[in-house]
Amino acid sequence: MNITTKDLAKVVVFQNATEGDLKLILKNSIVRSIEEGEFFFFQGDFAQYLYILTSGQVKLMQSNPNGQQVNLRTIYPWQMFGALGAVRSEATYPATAQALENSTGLAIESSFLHKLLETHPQIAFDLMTLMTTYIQEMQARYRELATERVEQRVANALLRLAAQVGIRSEKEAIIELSFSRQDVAEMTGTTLFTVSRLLSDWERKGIIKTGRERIKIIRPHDLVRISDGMEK
Amino acid sequence: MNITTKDLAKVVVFQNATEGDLKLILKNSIVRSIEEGEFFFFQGDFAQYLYILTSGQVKLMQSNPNGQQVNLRTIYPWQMFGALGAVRSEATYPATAQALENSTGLAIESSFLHKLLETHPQIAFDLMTLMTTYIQEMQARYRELATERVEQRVANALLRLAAQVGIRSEKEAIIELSFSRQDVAEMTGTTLFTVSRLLSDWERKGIIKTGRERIKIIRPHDLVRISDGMEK
DNA sequence: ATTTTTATTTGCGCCAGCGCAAAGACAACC
DNA sequence: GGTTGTCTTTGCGCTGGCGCAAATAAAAAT
Repeated sequence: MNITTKDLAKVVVFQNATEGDLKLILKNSIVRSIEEGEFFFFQGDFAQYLYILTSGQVKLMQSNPNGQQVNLRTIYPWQMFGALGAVRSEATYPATAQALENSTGLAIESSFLHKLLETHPQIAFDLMTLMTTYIQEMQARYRELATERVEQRVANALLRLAAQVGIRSEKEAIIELSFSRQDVAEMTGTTLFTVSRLLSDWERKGIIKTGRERIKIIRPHDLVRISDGMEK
Repeated sequence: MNITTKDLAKVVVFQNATEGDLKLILKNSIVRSIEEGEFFFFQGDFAQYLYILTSGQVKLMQSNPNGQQVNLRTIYPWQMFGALGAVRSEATYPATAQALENSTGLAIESSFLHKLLETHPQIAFDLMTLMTTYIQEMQARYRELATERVEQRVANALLRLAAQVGIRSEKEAIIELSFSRQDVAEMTGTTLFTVSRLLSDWERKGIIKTGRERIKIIRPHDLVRISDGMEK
């Protein structure tokens, strides 16, 4: 598949770039394909490239010295990742990017984008806007982790995922998600056992239906109640 | 106290601004003094101003619907806060800013800085750099909260505080901090009881000395070991 | 100096959530 | 279609850390 400037305009940060800029960006980037489970980059690597995901799905995660990891964010096509290095030169990636399925990304030299930002205030501005959402989201999740119980955090994570990537069924408010218990655990700072127990419980109550790496939300409203801590 | 452009140049985001820009910024800002315990702004307020702290100390925190709160960051003189609203217009503050002591801030219209950023790539760039550090720091703290035990988080918080604002004694590696147990609890996502028990324990072991709203680090190296999870 | 307010400590009980282990379910592959 | 690997469930025991309450200590106010 060939990537055109039209595709590139779908990237939020490039939405206000001119056709000429987009062409220049394309010329300064290379396509990189990665198999499921492989990595675009590791936490601590020198941040030579930033990426635009063109197909597939990528997990951004951070590990502590013992190897325990948390999921920071999942990347979908036409989203940018690994961009922090473009701002601070000589930077290293603060997270690891692993492909959840066979994925293709457009790799742009960090130093190239760095230069581009200096001369294109509008692109810099759009990148800044993106950063503010990241900051706010991380702050909110931090607070959630510090103050909310596991139930609430898991319910919240499901709702957030549903809003981002859920596939809505025509009929009612049924939303389908493809995530393992382990994934959800890493997103919410708990263990797969606890997530499994919670989901089983909710399934018994008819709030969701579950399967192997599948969660179907039947009654979102009940999840909202749980996430608000109204339950119990 | 009158604020000069020379003062303003101490602000990281304005370090590369020209004298003319600084004058313009000064002209578009007003001084606002706040007593200890009072608020510069509340989470959810319309983000009309962003601030430069010129004296005192300010706590940025976030509350959940039940009123439980977490400390996101402490602001010291010549640091900027409330700036996220300058990027996205029509934004509300994502956090609450409370003065820990009598404090004075320079209030700059968000819309003014917004316009300034559009025409001054260098300032935008420096603000972006600041944002990347925030993102990285929040990600690191999020991971810490998700994967580390309370001991480690508290030890880490003390070390971080010591590096930022600790007063070093001439002699050995003694570092003094002025924080209550409650403060530390809110910084680490735990309770003041747990913090108190931990600090008492460490005092018994001679790692720190404590007092009312005072913590003196005697043997930082032992704290590092605890924060790395080597203890036990 | 006395009173009031605010911060801290500590004992005690408790439970949410962890961690292991073993079994079961599902998908994929040969 | 049987085998293998991965994901999930569930029982069981345990404990880190929470939360209350009451005592103590330190600072601030009068």
